[in-house]
Amino acid sequence: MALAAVRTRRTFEAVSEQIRAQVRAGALRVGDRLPNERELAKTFEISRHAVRESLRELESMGMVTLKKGATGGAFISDGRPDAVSDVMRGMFYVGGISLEQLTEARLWIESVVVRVATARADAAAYALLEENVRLAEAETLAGRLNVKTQHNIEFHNLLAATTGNPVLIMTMNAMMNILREFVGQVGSVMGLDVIQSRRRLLRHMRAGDADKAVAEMEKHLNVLHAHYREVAAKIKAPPKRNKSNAAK
Amino acid sequence: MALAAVRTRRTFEAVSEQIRAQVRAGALRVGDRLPNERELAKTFEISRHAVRESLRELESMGMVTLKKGATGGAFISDGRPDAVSDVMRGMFYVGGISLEQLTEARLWIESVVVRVATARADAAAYALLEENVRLAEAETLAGRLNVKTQHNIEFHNLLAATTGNPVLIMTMNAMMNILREFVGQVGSVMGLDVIQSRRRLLRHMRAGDADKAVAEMEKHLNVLHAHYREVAAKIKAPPKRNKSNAAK
DNA sequence: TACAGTTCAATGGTCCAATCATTGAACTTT
DNA sequence: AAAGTTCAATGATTGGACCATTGAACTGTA
Repeated sequence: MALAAVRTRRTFEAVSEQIRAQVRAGALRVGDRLPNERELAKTFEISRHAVRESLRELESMGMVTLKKGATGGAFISDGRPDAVSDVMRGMFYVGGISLEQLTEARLWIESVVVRVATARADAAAYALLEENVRLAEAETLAGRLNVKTQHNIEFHNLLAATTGNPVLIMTMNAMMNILREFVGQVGSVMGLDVIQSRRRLLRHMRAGDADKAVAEMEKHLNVLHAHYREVAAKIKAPPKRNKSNAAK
Repeated sequence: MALAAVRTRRTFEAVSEQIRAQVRAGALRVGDRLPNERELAKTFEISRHAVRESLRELESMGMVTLKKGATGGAFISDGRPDAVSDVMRGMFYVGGISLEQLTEARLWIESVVVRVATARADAAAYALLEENVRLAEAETLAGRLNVKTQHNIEFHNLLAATTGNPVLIMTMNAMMNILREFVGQVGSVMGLDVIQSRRRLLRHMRAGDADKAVAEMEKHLNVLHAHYREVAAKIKAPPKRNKSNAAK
């Protein structure tokens, strides 16, 4: 039996819950505009500030988008996938997710992605993926390591996008965003090996050989991650937790 | 090249970014307390409302938890995994994630979970899993369908927890929360079959036979999902999008 | 001394009433 | 037409006040 935390419901929570309920029930749909803040305050008989805090919460979880100006307002959004990323990143910062855990999760999920992508990739998808590899190669040869790294990371997002599944896409994006920051700190190292590995991967995918494609990806990731671990152990002291340390 | 959205940075965003940066840099750690709202307002030279909106954002993404009272304040949190769930749920509501997509993602990820769990489960984990199955059986026999369903769903969370990997745990939790709501709407149907399937699954896991365990899980999920799809198609009209419909 | 009850300062939560800044549509002029 | 101007709508921000909750410090009593 799952026990829910008992919290005194705050005013603004009650409001955002009502709005969420409306969305859930289908009374509010993507693109719909909520009444403006002043009206909402009147309707709910609360202060405008409480309304704003509700909207802030909803915005933060990607439920609404706010727009200023004459035709502005709060619009029901189709989601903000980055929100998942933000949450995971926060946990990574404080040590709630270790590099080790992120790495293994990535390996597992990437295998799924490769398998599904192999089954679903069409010509357009291959075009995008191959264009990415070409660009990465060019940047590598040109010595622009930062740009190259962005391409290399983007490759995984493209692969996830190929599956067409939003859950995989969001999860992969979240993991890649964290990795992106991490690499930004420790610096990039991969050379042209990765380009060749990518080409082999795509070849296997085109041949419909998911097993070989997965194997190629896993091989590549294992090398990469071994390096990350090494660098992490060397450079970055693991964050420690402390329970009650008042920040002065 | 990933392009970032250009947004005029709002005051409260700048503040929450600074706090996030502090956490990232390790200057703030789990359990640390931020200065109170009034002081933060003075420090950043902004109004208290703006501070509160920042904190609301951070709270919503699980970066801080707020506590009232004399010894209260904003404390750096180790994360709020439910935030991921909230985001995905929102997308599900508006049709950004279809039942179909959720279902297939679940099938893929659950396979990973079963495989990893098989490798990592210890006696305590098996005890929890088996206790869950026992309870589910008892509730089924007693005819308490709602409670039984909760147990059945919780089984998957337990399985994910067995892997010890927070990414898998969060993802699974998020998917299960959506499924929980969905089942709450369409009603539960599984009988004792599921109990037997679970027992076979656990037997395979104990034997270390990940392949058979995965196969058992997939078989079960395919049956289950076929039913979901059926019910969904029958009962629930798919939500449509509309671009500019002002809610009156 | 030990315990029960009371007080009270600290802190987040809420409210009211303004003003600022941006946006885009309606209007005006060329 | 096209370019510029005006202006109302709306979110963003501010200031100041008061409420509600919490837990530690204090007080009184057995």
